[in-house]
Amino acid sequence: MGTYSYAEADWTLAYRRDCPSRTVIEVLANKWVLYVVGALGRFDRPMRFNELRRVLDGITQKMLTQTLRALERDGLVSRTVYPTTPPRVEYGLTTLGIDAGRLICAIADWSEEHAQVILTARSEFDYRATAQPTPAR
Amino acid sequence: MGTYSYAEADWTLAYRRDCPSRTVIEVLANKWVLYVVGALGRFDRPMRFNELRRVLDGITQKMLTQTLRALERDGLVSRTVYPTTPPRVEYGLTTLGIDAGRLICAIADWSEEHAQVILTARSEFDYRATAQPTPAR
DNA sequence: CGGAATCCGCCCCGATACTG
DNA sequence: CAGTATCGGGGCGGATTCCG
Repeated sequence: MGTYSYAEADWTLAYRRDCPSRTVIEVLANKWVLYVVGALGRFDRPMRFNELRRVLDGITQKMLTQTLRALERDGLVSRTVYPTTPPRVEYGLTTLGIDAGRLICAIADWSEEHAQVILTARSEFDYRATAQPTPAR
Repeated sequence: MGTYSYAEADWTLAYRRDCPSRTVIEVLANKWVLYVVGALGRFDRPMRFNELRRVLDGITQKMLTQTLRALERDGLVSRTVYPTTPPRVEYGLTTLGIDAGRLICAIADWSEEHAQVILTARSEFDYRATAQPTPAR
């Protein structure tokens, strides 16, 4: 950022529709992906299915399964099955996932720091919008 | 990350359903938000509506409008109208938006660096999935 | 140029039920 | 415990049309 080179030539890399990095960005542009990878990054250890479920308030079991599968597919999360009874399945971050987790934790931290400012801006915007659709004749 | 404190007490901050930071995270968990803020961050200057439209390959005018409004509402983007004919409207990042732009550019960079690894992992996963639904008896 | 408005299909996601 | 399967509504987002 801040370097002017992007205005010149090579910025197209990240913005063309067929750019591979778009695929990756669109993986991360998903709230449950952010929450799951974020949680695994925070706790910094493998976690079991229902443990994650309890931690991630509001996630349904379907969404958790789906999100974990997608992350496993993309090589960010590893799934380990211990064939005990009852079965024990642990989900952990891969090297790649740990890397992504750092970025995501940075986002989570930033969100926490600036949440109030943003929510205030939002309610003020909404107030201005409802207050004068037109300047009262 | 890596500090153990999150396993103890205060990790709930970011994961409870009613946590304010969740709202912010869910603003960022949107591909068009990432692309728009990313582009404004890369170019590091205010941009006009149709300029952004041309840069962000594939975005519709509706989505661009909608995304810019949402970002303005949350105080990440400022909208400036120059009442010329034809009208000239510029969108720029606020201080808050610049800050977010740094995070987002980091994500974009990371995505570009690791795109091939991830896409390879993905196709291998898909191959394994289709190859042996069951070990061929 | 910079939008607003409308129509509408698709798929995301939640709820629910069942399984090994 | 750790899932799979199915149904169904809602909303996201694309395409199109029109406007100052």
